[in-house]
Amino acid sequence: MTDHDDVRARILDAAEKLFYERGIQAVGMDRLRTAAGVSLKRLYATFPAKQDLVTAYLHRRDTRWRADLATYVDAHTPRDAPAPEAATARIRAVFDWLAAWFATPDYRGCAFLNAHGELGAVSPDIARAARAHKQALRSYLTDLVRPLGHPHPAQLAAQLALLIDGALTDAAVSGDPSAATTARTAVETLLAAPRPIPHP
Amino acid sequence: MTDHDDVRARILDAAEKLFYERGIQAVGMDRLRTAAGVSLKRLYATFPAKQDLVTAYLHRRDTRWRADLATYVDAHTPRDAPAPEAATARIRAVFDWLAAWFATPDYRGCAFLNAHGELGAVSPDIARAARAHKQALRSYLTDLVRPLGHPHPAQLAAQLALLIDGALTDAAVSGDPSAATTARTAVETLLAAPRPIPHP
DNA sequence: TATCGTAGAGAACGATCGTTCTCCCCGGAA
DNA sequence: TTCCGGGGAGAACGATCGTTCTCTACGATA
Repeated sequence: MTDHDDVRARILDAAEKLFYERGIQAVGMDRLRTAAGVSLKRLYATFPAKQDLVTAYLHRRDTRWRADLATYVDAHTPRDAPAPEAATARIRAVFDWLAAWFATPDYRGCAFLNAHGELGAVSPDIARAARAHKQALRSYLTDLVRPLGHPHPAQLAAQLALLIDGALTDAAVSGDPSAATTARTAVETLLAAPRPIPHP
Repeated sequence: MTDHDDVRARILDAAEKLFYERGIQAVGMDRLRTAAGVSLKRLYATFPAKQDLVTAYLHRRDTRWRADLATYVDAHTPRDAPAPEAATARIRAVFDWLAAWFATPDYRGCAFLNAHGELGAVSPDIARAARAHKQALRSYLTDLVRPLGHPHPAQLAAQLALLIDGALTDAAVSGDPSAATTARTAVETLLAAPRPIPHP
């Protein structure tokens, strides 16, 4: 039971590392088995097919990614500030977190956008996982934006989502982490402009 | 004009259609041969390896995509307007063009981002092609922005590039073409702001 | 007409993939 | 000790891939 869970975690760790850094189709089950240090029989007993492993990989990465983001944002929320300014700080924290991620040496873009670009047209499961991840991010952003008192929080959140996805892909393609600060500068303008919430 | 050029164009047409709508690794040389109506011998005489066909596909799509965009933008440039207003209209035209593209039934995202997500980690040629395409788009945007008299045209162009890439991917993943209008709304805000606001 | 070069159709080849099967070892129950 | 069952290592299998090769048909030329 603990044994089974430990094996499952080791497999998922190897899958996440390899799928993310090389792509899904580029890594075979044998390489995966070697990286996880598990026999093929155990591998297929845990995940009956590669597709199951791929969806499990995407699912775990989705929950962990969003939990990490929320943790960082919560840790960078000022405790003694009015709601709108706290919200602004939380939104800024999102892009600070992205900037730190982009500077990671093994950053290779958004796992869900990569998986969608690679197999979204062929595998409905992968397309659905990517859509769900982006939808969850967008609803989180809407929650972040709401305390601002903006007239159209969903609209502003959608704009933030565009900047985030643009920064994710630009940083991956160009290899330049500055996409995060570019996005952050644009966010400052968006937050300051339509319905001005004064900020020092 | 010659037979050879006609065959080459037919192969590239089939490759562009299939690679774009299914992904690169998902379409084999045999399916490609059938779609192009060409013998395998001719196919390999024209493109000695699949990799050559992939890079040729990306190269032709890059030039054609940017030419189509520039044509649309030029066609929607007011003739009797001062330079800054004309530049604003041209920037808006970019997003109108995107909106029309996203509404196409067979829209499947940016071919270069898809190719990069699929094979960018494994094939330096594909990674280079995607980087070159995005760089060319960014320098085009910089040219569009310059007549505005903005203090940092490259910075503003980078922000536009983020919104464009975000809209490209969001429209592809969600299947909702409204990403273009969301991006356009954000662009209006960015253009209306007096200048970018830096924050420590 | 006879010959030659070329191109089409598709079989063949080797590599690799996902998946299954075989063989062997070893620890615990009798 | 003997037997048994389960797990590990990896060979085997069938499918598919990119690429090459064979065989045949045909049109131009002498």
